[in-house]
Amino acid sequence: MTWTDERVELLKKLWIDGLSASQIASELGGVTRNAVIGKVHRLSLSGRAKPAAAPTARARKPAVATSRTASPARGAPAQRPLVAGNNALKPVAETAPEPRRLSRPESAPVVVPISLHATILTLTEQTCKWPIGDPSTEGFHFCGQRSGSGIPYCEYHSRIAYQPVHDRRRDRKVAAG
DNA sequence: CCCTGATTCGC
DNA sequence: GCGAATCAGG
Repeated sequence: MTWTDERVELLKKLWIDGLSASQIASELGGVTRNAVIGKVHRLSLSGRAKPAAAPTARARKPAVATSRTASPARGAPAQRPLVAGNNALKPVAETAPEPRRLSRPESAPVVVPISLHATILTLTEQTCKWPIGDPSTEGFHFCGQRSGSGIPYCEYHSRIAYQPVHDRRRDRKVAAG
């Protein structure tokens, strides 16, 4: 994939909006989060909502003299946080509404996962995307429990989502008889 | 483990 | 310029 103007613009938008690199990567498609981060740095967009970032010495240090650390001339001390007006777009932590439980499982031996109040900003490929609440209201969020790799829901919500039909046969013994 | 961003450097 | 590999941290 190439960084077309459109993709760069979308990258900028999403980054400023506060999405993580991995989420932006999946949104764009065809790139990894590393690519996104690399691009973000090249665009000098890095320090988003960090007003006073302490210069934590995070310079990569060679553990045992690897072949990668060969050019000390690369060390660029110039590190300026050129963000100033992003506060308006900074995601504000909304007052968390009381976490709601889902409708009581009839007889599931599984513990109902308490909602982690995952938002669209915290969902990843491995977090349960079971919607909780009304998407049109403020308290809407997602389950957020860990789900299996590639599985959109946690164990509990997978049972609901993929409820087998044959389970319903049990009801018919009365209705049909 | 899962995740986050930061950095380096071969390509 | 690009991004995988790597690092450092939560």
